[in-house]
Amino acid sequence: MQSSTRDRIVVAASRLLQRQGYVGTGIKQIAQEARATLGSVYHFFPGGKEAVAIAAIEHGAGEFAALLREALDGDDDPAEAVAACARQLAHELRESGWTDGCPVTAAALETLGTDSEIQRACADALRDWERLVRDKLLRCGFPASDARELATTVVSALEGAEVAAQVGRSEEPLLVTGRQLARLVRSYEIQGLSP
Amino acid sequence: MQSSTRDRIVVAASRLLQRQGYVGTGIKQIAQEARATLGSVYHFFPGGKEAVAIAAIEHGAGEFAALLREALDGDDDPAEAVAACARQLAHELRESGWTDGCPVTAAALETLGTDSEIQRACADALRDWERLVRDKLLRCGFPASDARELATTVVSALEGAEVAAQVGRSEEPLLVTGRQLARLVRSYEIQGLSP
DNA sequence: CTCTGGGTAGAGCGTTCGTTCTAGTGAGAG
DNA sequence: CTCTCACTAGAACGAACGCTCTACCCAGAG
Repeated sequence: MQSSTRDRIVVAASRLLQRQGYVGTGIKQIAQEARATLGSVYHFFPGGKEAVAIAAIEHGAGEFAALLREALDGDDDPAEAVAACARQLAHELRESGWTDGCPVTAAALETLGTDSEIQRACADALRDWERLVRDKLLRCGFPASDARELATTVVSALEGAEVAAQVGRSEEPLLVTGRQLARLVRSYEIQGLSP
Repeated sequence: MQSSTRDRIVVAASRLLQRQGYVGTGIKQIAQEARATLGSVYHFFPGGKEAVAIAAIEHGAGEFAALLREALDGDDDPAEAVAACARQLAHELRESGWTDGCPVTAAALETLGTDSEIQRACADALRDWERLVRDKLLRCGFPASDARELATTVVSALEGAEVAAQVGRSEEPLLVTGRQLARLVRSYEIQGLSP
């Protein structure tokens, strides 16, 4: 299973970006981590650092979406599924030593003032994750407007709880937020809607 | 109303940090924005960039806490108070052109890997904000454990929703999350607890 | 007046940044 | 064999980084 140079660059960049942000990560560092040379990086990404970052963010966003999808599909009950997302995030965060958080937040916040393509990629990622949660809720019989509002809240809260967990080096914010989100989801169910 | 050089440095650094993060902000840029010189900066902060950043983060965290306190005290109903926090954050975010978000998140995420004092300052800020919300809930008669879990969730969700609002350049994530958090808080009240 | 010291001012240090550039490698086409 | 071209390799450039350093200003003490 040999990986292509381009793939190694994207994966390494993705990891470094989520740990140190956009400005904090150097092109040379990415090349070194990916066991590639500067020439290779600029060969595959003529757009330079920004192009590498965009590809890396899209890769990280896809990984995050896969994690989300798997956790959501793992439980029929939507409330339990949301809590499972939080637990899974907490588990991976702890395993990485609290370093590998959301692959988008760090890079997004640094490039807000600029009109970079990076923030577009980040906005797309957030929209995508929200859609995953919304569709799960729709499949469970939630009305469209409730599903949309809940999905926005769930993604925002998980995002924020992950940051809190990283800063505090503790799983607690994620686990607590997962429990409360499950409760919030159930507060719609008890009003009766689905079989 | 002349401000001292030291104060101008802290205020300028705080603003720049929340917009561009720690690595993205240069000492010389801080000095220029504060109408001070490099010599003055190193005179007041012999600890260099990190010392300036810590003072700036503590300043920003205090400002954020004041906003939170005011919004929480503005309404007796805890659910409405939480929603008011979200509305106030949304309002200030829009006014700043989506740039002036949480004064802690950006700097915190960049320095997670390091053992910098910066992340301690960020952790302190988060704890402080959580305490504000928890005390409000306690004053409203919530049991201690419920108040603690709700406070963690509220702060995390607001934090995440603010990032989502910045990235999407829209107030919606904050307003929606505020509404849902209010619903969550009310879901405790209807089980009956306080007068 | 001189002297002192908190504060201002900015040139310059070594380093690292993102990027460009030229040279070289090696598998496949003719 | 030669030729081609996707790819590798890394030296070198100007700019910006955090920081140090010396020189200077000027109000108040003696």
